[in-house]
Amino acid sequence: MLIYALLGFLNYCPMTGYELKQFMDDSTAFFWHARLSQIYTTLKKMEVQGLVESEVEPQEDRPDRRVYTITEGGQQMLREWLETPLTELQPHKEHLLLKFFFSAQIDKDTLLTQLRLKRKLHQDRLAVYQEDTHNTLQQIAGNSPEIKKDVLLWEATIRYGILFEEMSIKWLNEQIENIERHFD
Amino acid sequence: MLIYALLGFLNYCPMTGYELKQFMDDSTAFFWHARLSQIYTTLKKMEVQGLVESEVEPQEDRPDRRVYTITEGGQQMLREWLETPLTELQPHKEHLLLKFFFSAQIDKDTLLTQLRLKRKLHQDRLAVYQEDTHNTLQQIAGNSPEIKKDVLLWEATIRYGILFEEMSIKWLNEQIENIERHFD
DNA sequence: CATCTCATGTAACTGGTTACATGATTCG
DNA sequence: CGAATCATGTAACCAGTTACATGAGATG
Repeated sequence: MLIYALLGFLNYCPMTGYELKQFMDDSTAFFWHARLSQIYTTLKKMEVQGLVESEVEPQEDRPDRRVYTITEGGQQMLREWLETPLTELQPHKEHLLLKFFFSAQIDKDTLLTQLRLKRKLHQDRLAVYQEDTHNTLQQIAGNSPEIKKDVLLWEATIRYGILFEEMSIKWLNEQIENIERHFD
Repeated sequence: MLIYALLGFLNYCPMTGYELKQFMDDSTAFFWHARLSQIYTTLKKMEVQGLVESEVEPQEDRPDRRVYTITEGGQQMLREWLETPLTELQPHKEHLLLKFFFSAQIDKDTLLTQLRLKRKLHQDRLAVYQEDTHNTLQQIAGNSPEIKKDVLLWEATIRYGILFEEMSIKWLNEQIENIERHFD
């Protein structure tokens, strides 16, 4: 799947692996992320498959940059993927739920501490979405009307992040009360 | 992480890999799942580490069963994990958000079709949580008062599932309207 | 007659993480 | 003076998926 993320970014403009990582961290990170090492190896494979092409830009006093450009084949593959609907829900893994599921013998206060700590993490994340991320997207977007649609979609992903964090906090509040009252 | 799930189940009673898979599918599947092949190989590794022990039960007309039992070392490891709080949010990957993020050039109706299809999937899943899963847990639980705490926690995980699906549907409804009105 | 259930496993592969290595420049 | 930034990559490893293999009995 990472190849689609990389194609998606390269479809805006040519970039290096390093820059792709930065764009990801600033935009899709909360629903799609990758390490630099994986980005570099994936780009290499994509070039072999003919989805991207690269050119080395020599630099003085800095390492040379390898700039990747999407090919027509890459654009076609991206488009096909974007147009193909998802027909199944993807499985999720939730660490906390797994722990929670097996915690019947755990001390009440230990459990409550864990839930409150997790709630704090979600509250902090929520704050980030409500401030930072919105600003970051605005900056990337500038005021260019030609990417009006892009901005609409980007903001929708942040909206998802906000709803997700609010939902998590709601569940944690419910369970904290639930445990406080009935876990004896 | 799978080892903790397996330890958690084996802490209730000794079981075969095949049975572990069934219990998972009937209970934790929506927040933790694994294939049989992974379960078998993981159990083998766990035995080498001394977390579980196995014995073969010969059977006639059926393949022999290899029954795994948790060891004291395994119980201790499980307990330590359960008592250690999570200090960071785990990263998520959301296919649909990734596609959505790059879909500015996609046809409006194609996009709407995808969102409506996804909404249907979440609605169906929500129905499962509200009926089936609840019943399944009740069956597993029986009426034994000694697992009252377990049942409380198990129901809390279903509650999470319900809130998650409701949140997903809410976001999809919002975005369907958003696209219908402003995506031109 | 085909498919499902019971029950085990191995092998090849893909996706992703961690650690290692290099080296100049800039910032606090 | 130490840490962060720019910029590339490789190698070893771990987690998880897919496909293969076996074979009897029950269910529809």
